[in-house]
Amino acid sequence: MYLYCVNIVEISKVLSNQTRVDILGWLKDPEANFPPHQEIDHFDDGVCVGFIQDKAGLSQSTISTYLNSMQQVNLVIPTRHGKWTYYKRNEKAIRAYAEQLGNAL
Amino acid sequence: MYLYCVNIVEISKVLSNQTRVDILGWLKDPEANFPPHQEIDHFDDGVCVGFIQDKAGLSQSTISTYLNSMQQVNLVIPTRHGKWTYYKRNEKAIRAYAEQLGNAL
DNA sequence: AAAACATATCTAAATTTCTAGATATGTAAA
DNA sequence: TTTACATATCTAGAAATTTAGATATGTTTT
Repeated sequence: MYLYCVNIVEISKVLSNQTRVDILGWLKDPEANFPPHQEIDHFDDGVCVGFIQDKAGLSQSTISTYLNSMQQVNLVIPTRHGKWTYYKRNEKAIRAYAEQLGNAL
Repeated sequence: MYLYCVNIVEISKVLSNQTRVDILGWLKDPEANFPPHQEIDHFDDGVCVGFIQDKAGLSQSTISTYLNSMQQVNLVIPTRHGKWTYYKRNEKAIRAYAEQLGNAL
């Protein structure tokens, strides 16, 4: 039984962009890839949009759109804290996708 | 050590199209998905382009282009026999990709 | 309540992908 | 050695993606 419904084509569309794949990689180790947050002293809910934007070097709207597309296929989980939205990896869904892709291909 | 150099973004581009994913699926079981070949009585080298075209319902040039893009990232292997080109799955490369994607994601 | 700030959404232009028709190439048959 | 046939490649218009600027929304601060 799978928790997440995986669509290879839809997830592949998300993974067919280098920046989005990079973001997923950076979120594996926020301490190593991002400065510490001001308001909170941890990365338990991931990284705020602004930091991801700075790291990627693309516009705010583009990164927001990217993160939204990643969230739509469950690759990341957003959490709002005050003015900020933090994004973290959805490890279960990522594992489920990797496993199901291995079975489907 | 990996035999095939895998680029997640490039392979994801190929897998971001339903027809190409379908073709990869059909080639898992040619006997079940295609009529028997006229000139040869086996699917050892895969399936000819014409049969794949008929099954997909897209034009000859489109299917040929799709198969070429799949071959470029090593998902399939072409073999020429007379007038026909047969395409089969590259199982080793497909396994390598599934495994490396699991590690990379 | 207004101002400031972070993020989301809307809009549109540039780029890429999709797809088929036309044509080229390679092989076999007449 | 034409002719026919299977596949590959070229060309181009349609459709989708990429990306940023403008604007909207939600939250906090003043």
